[in-house]
Amino acid sequence: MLKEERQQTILSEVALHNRVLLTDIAEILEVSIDTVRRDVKELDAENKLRKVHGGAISLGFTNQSKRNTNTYALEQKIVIAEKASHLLRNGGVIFIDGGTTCLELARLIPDDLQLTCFTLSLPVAFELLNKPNVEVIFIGGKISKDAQISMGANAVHNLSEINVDYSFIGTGYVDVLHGLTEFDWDIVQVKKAVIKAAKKMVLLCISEKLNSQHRFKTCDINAINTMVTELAPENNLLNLFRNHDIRLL
Amino acid sequence: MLKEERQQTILSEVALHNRVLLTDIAEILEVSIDTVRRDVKELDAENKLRKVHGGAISLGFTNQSKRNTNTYALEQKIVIAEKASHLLRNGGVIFIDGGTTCLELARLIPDDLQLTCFTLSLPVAFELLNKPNVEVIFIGGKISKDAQISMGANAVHNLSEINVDYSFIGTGYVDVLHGLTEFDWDIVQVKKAVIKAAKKMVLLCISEKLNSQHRFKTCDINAINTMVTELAPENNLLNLFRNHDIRLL
DNA sequence: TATTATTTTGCCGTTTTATGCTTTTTATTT
DNA sequence: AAATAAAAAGCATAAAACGGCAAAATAATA
Repeated sequence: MLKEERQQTILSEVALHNRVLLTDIAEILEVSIDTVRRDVKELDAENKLRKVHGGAISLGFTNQSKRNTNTYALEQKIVIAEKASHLLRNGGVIFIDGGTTCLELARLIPDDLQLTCFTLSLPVAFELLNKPNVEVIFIGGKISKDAQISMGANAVHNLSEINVDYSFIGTGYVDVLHGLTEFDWDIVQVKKAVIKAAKKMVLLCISEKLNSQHRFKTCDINAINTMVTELAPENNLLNLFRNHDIRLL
Repeated sequence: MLKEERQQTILSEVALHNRVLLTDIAEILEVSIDTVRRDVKELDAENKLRKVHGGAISLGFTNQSKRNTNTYALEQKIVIAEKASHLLRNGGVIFIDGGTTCLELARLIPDDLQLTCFTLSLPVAFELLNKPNVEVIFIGGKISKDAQISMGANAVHNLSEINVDYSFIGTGYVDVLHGLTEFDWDIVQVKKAVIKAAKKMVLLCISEKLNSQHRFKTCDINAINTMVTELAPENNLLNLFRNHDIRLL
């Protein structure tokens, strides 16, 4: 049997069943496991499948980390995410909120960092799947079509059963006086649950949102332990936040 | 024998069997292996076939592998999804499993159909967000990097609290005798929970998977109410399933 | 027809590739 | 931490590819 034939067979097996054992393939093809291993290695190198310990899995839709190019103020958000990523510690248990800034944070998690991440956000969850050492736990619930996050009583309840070291969240509006506020009441309910579930809160927020407010309140400003903006921590725009025991990054 | 003739023979052999061994050809044509090798080299240069170590393969053979970059057997899966979509009723409460076939079903849900959909699969959830009249509820849990679905105790528990009319599921392997089987034990646990949560089960399965099995059992074949393949219901390949009170589509 | 030039073919030694086996290292599970 | 399974590395063998060479076949030409 030709090598090409073998590899073709392997590919169809993988495509058919999504995952295969090297030993099974070896048996089917009647070749040594080494040969199969080498074949799978090659196919992996050609990006035809993904080799895993003991077998291979289909790429499926895995390769769809297409960055949304039209993120508003992307540059600044990346700066924020970059700063925030320094708060991550190996072995940490964290929550990552939805929103484009948090999504950037998820993207910036180093491959070698071992984390347990909770999230409500489908895009964040997707992004986290690319991180080899991140355990992803999705908080289920009714999914909001626009925010693409779990919401509603179910999500709130599920959040009530977890407890994380750090929670990285975004907000619609923030203001020293009124704290974190949102346009949407349902969102606020979920965010409150997130806050309850976290030991420490990190707010990721572009400076443009500072000193703005809306009608529904998520929490007071001093519920926030660390605030990360794209500005330098000593920037005057942040003065108002300085006397609130908030760490500025 | 003329060179032209020889090469023609080689080509037809390749066309017929998709592949040839140089040694076989040499024997058939009663020429030295070197001659065959040179012939094949020429034909390869003319793009009439592809030379590989030890033989040659037809061009069509390799092109098939390109299709794998997307979804394996996509055509058939769309056919299946199309048939399955006729089972959907306005106002229905359903569950949609992960996997590419189920993903196609999610894609095919009409915009005007009002549904409540539970799912464990991130890609399916994403797809469903595009459907204006579908309420999406994601069953949370630890997300499997391979299958991109919720798994583990949490997912199982969350499933225990729901009840749907129809559950559309896929399977790794299916066989009349051994029922639905999987490669992965954890997957089986989740699928069992799915089955418990559904009044009726619809299995979406390309015919290629019929009469295959693996080591972990999800359920007996008669746990399935309806089976959808890309074949016509009266196809002989489905005969074995006929006396199991399964509706074939 | 005889001679020469060109192409084709087979042969041989060398190099490369493929494969299986054994041992060591690394991952995973208990 | 021990036991097990898998991957990697190295080695040996056999098959295949390659390049050069010369004989044979074919074509061209005098």
